[in-house]
Amino acid sequence: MKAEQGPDQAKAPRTERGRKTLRKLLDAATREFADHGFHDASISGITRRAGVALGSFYTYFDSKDAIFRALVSDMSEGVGRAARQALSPSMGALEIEHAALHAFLSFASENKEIYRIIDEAEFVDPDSYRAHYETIGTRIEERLKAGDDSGEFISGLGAPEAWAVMGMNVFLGLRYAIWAREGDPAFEEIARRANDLLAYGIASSGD
Amino acid sequence: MKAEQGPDQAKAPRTERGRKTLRKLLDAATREFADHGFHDASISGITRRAGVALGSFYTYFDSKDAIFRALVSDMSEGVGRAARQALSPSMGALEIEHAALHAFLSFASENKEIYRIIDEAEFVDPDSYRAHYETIGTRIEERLKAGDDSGEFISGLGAPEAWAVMGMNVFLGLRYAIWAREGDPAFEEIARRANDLLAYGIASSGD
DNA sequence: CTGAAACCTGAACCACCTTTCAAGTTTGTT
DNA sequence: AACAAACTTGAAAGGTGGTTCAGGTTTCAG
Repeated sequence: MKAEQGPDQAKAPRTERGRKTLRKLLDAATREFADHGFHDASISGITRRAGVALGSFYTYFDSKDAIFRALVSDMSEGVGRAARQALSPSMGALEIEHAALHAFLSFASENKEIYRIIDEAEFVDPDSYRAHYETIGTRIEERLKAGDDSGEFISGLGAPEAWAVMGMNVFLGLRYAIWAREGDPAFEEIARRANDLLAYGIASSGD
Repeated sequence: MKAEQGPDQAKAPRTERGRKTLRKLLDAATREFADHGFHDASISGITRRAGVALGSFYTYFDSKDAIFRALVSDMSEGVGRAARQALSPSMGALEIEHAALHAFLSFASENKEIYRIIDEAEFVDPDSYRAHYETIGTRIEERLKAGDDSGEFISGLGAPEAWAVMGMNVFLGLRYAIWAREGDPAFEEIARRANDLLAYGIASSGD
């Protein structure tokens, strides 16, 4: 239960062989958790996929929870990295929001298993889950503030608007990336429409 | 695994005593699942809270999954009911969205356990989870279309906008109702700001 | 009143899984 | 080469908790 290790959840390997085994376990665990969910996943399933003995698992992780936490924090960083790569400072504030959503939709579509795992963290490791969304929310809030400073956005934007934007993005990802259906609009169209909503709203201007 | 019963997950009781026991089990299960989550909840915990013997559980439900499913569909209806009560046809289209979000925030705040259970359905009973959000999404889409027809909203609104609105609402609920913090803005302010965003967007209009 | 159906009871069954451990093998350094 | 540390192994300990079941009690229609 207690975290008796350093910042890393994994007991650091000290040889090349160890590093390989650790990596095999992490990869195998990703697949096992994605296929079965946390509780129906088993350590023996993970070690079987990894091709190592059951006992070896405990050389690198204290518990099933520990490897799950390690995966969540890995993946949470992965999402952030993917988002950052899609943005460039030369973009306008609105353009940045468009690019962020588009990148998110693509990433979610290619990494559906990551989403299952992060979502399940709500129950297995609530602190990580919350930290994940608080971090993203803060980042969005900073972008909104920057758009305010540059005069592209109205002033007075803050955390509520940031959480609203994040919710839009997450649910569009859920519906159009994870639950994608035949005949759905392309990501490009989804991102454009969400961007229009964000920029101008949906109230009809004239009569 | 198979649904070998009718539309109801519960084996219908035939006497008054049976109906009472069934109700006690459902209430106890709500508390047990809310406190511990699906997997750490136990049937014996449920029957202990309900004050009935362990074996009686299986008079009414085939399995732990079955009672969970029964709860999710109950609660999903409860959310819809709460939303419907807050709306009135005399409201303007924007006003309806405002009232819906405000009602949702209040409801979520008063029924946090419901949210934990519905969210966990993503893993325990994915079909119900999906049905829950598809239903709400459709309802929002209808409201947007009605606003279009009445000239209050721009035209061309559809499912993507509906999912965006739903995502906004869910995440604002998560952050300001479920994870409420000292010093947060009141629900009224949250709803107003989300409504402004929805109506007019955040792009600065003038120079 | 009476019998059958409904309902209740809780100990025991059982399947499964995490975690431990003692013994063996490999790696890397001196 | 030689040794210690790192690593691997898989059987088995130890727990847990869902589910079953045979026998008893209550309900209620006829």
